[in-house]
Amino acid sequence: MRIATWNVNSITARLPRLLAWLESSGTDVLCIQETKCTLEQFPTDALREAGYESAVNATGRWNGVAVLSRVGLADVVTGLPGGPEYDGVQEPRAVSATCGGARVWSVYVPNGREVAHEHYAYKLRWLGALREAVAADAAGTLPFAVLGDYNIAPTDEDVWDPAVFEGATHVTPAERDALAALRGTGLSDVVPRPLKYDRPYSYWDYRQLAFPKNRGMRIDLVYGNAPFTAAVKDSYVDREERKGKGASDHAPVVVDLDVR
DNA sequence: ATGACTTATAGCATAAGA
Repeated sequence: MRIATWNVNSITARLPRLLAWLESSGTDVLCIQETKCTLEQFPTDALREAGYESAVNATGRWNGVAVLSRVGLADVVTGLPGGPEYDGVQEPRAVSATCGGARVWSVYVPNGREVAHEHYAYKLRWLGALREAVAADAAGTLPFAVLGDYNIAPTDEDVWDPAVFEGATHVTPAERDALAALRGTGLSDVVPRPLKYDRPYSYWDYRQLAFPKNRGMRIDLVYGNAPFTAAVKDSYVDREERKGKGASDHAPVVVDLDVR
């Protein structure tokens, strides 16, 4: 079974590339972030015609997540149970489902903006709620993984130049501690292999030729429990999808699982 | 070649991204 996670930066803008990539990659289950659409705008019909069921948590212009599956879609949970509010609302940043023998979460962790910003404190609270919400499944016997855009580079090796990120979000000890606490529930970082260069970056800024210069970050992560990681046959970043006109600024992270 | 940001919006500049 091929599972992937991809921040598409608007599913409306990305739909042609999304459909083409689903077909060319042979992905069975795709966790999507930043759909940037309402529930009504989500392309459920086009995806169904392509053979995928959709579980969607989307409310409008910002955020939005989904799980697509062509191997079954059951026990959908929309949102992060116990998750914090920002500006009085629970933003659409989580959706989970059981697909073909594995349970997956698609998460879009808050960005944080700046360390002094209220959004950063919200990010840490959100990660704390995520840890509590996944603990039982993380300790379970069913292959289970939390996939998505974590907006955190786990180590300095996961950014193209640590000096550039000094004092910035995505690399602070508190954010990395939150990741460690999440791993503490029984999850492990499934580190993909890069298809080029030495680091498996998954995000490159649109500006200043970041992609051709490989000035990237590894912030799209797959955290799997022991039954999940035991079934991993391969994992890679499909950087080809970052190329060309109409690309997202994130590339898909793909995991091949040996489950029936 | 991979190429100098992109997206959605009761818009025409702004907020957000990271």
